[in-house]
Amino acid sequence: MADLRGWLLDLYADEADSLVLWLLAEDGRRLRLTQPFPLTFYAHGPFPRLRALWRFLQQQPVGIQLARTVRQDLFAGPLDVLAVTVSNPAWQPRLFRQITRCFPDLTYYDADIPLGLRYAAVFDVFPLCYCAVEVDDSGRIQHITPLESRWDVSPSQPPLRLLTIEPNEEPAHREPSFLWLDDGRSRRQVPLQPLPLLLASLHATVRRVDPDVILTRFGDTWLMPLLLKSAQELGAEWFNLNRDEGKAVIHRQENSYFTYGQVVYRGQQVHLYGRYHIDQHNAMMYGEYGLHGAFEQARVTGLPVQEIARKSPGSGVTALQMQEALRRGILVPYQKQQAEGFKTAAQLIHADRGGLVYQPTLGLHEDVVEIDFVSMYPSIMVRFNVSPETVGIENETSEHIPELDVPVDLSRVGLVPRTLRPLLVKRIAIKEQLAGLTALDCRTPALKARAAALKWLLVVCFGYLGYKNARFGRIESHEAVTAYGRDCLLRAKEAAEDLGYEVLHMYVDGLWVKKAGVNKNEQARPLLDEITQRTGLPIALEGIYKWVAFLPSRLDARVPVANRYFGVFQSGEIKTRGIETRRHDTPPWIAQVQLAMIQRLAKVPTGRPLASAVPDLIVFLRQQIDELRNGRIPLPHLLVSQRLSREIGAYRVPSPTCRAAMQLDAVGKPRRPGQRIRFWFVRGKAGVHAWDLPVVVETAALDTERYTTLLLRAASAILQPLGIEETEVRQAVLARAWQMPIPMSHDHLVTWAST
DNA sequence: TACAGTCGGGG
DNA sequence: GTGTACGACTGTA
Repeated sequence: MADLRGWLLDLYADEADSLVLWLLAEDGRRLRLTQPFPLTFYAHGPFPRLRALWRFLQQQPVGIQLARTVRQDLFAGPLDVLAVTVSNPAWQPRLFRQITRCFPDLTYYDADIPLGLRYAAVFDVFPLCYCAVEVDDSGRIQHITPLESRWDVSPSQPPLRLLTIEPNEEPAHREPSFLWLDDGRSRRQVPLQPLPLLLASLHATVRRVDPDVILTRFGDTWLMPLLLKSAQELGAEWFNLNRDEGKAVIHRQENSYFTYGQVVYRGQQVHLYGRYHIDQHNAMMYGEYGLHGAFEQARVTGLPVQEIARKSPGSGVTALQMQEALRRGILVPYQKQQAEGFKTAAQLIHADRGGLVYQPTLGLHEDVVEIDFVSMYPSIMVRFNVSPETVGIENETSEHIPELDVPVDLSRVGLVPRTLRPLLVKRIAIKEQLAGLTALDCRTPALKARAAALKWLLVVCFGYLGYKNARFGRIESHEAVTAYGRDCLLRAKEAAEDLGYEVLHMYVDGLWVKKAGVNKNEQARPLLDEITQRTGLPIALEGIYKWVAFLPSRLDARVPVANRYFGVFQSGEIKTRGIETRRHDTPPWIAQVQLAMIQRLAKVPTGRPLASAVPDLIVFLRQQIDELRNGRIPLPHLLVSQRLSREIGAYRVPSPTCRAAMQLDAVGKPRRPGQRIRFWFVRGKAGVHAWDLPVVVETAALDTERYTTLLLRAASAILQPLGIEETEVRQAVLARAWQMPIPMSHDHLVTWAST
């Protein structure tokens, strides 16, 4: 017998040992422990069919216990169900597949719950949780007790060992020749060839370092498959990157799937046992919050680190709801795995016309106050108890939703608010900690990452509420949230107007308002307090703009566009929406020039007209175009990156992306729908040159005309609020003052052109 | 001119 | 296996 303390690293089902847990013990040992962990799922249906299932299960060779019982369905209340308890969780998936084949007509519950969630629901122990464990001499867990909660704001830090592996080239682009290996103490190169040596070297390094995390670039899509294939071909059975050497790695195939109006590509994946492999390039949200964010999401959701790192936060929300249901004894309906919704609140707002969108007052405005409701939709769900099972329930506690005349039951806290409240509370607590730290504090990056990770869980939860296929989704609850949202925004507008503000714009959860004399942060305080008082929702000051410009539609200059603007806060921070800098398909050069133009405008001293910067901007644009024509813009800065939305054969119009993908196809580098294709615009018939082609593009071949047009278009978005039209920008930049007069209708330009 | 194809969003 | 918003805008024919 031994009493241990340490952090839970990994947990999975095992044919021989039922449940395997890896513990990072306080003394630094990594221990493989085991535990019996029987699990139960349920079937519901006509009695004769349940009896048939009972007989079928009695004949199975594996250890199964059967019982008739009553369980709660979230909507239908108590249900008569057959409880099927499997003594080893490793048998459950195969057994369940068999059952659904033979009894497709029955309804199943708790049948596809990730093991870690069940474990968290039973023991309150989650990935990276610090816990106390009592084990017998054969490593079997007798007791396990958490020493911290998943809602702790400052969790203990497991001393994880990290090994970073990355190739010297991007494999889809150029054949790499060596790997960079970094164990935190030294960084060294390992040649890729010869392969037997590479296998031996990596195997030895992983044995020696014994990392808890192998962090790679292109590990999923290139390195691991390459290693596995080589090991197989060379008969190198000793090669194993798992900590649990009795296991083969999990290799999942690539796929493209359609979700919410776009194709998403998910590269193949390689997961390890006993340690984590995370490929930064195949981790959907990794760029948003990194390793600390992935750890935070694993902690609160209970999903394995390797899963949550690669998935969208949508799966995390589902996990949170499942765990909440498990803890409360509510049945979790079985369904085939969903494509994860990568649909943020704003997407849905657009899609469903749910959010309130105003037309902004066009043009340039000074001293504009922007205020935003904090996590508006989650806050509404918690504040007004919006949940699929509470909406539409009339009783003496019910409150009616504005506009909809639909009641909401307030007699019990709904599943969704119960799930969300601790997330909101934890995020606010982390943000409060952050507020007390400087940007240079060593704790700041991790806290920021964790706040962002929680924010993302909150953002996507709204989508899941109304998603018709979500387990606990219901469209009525979704409509309820947007109705409350519109109501709150209108109340905010009234509050602002009552306090003497002019409302310039409103967008879903934000307001842009202005009042003479209000240009300091603390002056907005009464407005914030008034709005919170009238709506019951927290609202925060985003900032006060020195100036902000709301842009019109490019197709009709009289029509405002809800989300096309740029501005500069008093802090000097720039905010842009809807313009080229924000688009992922804008070549970096154009995005940088556009941003540089805003930066130059931001430097115009208060009191001087912004238009005074125009001559400088025109000179700047001329210089940039000269650089382009002289081939001095670095080639990567001119790359366009667009997502391939379908197979190339399915295109009816050969878009530039399609043509670039065809070029790659022709050289044996096919690309899948959902993958990004990078290319240059070049002169000639094809018009494009794919970045991943073996032939490097000639600078002379670049379509400078096209890049010039794109640049001037981006520039004119910035100059438009200063009263300069695109044709005028074009003439001013391309025509040389000493060659021809510049026909300008604006005084400042005429003055400048004549000098 | 018609319409096909791509993007954003959230902070 | 997963299921197709919507408006703004650009590019092709």
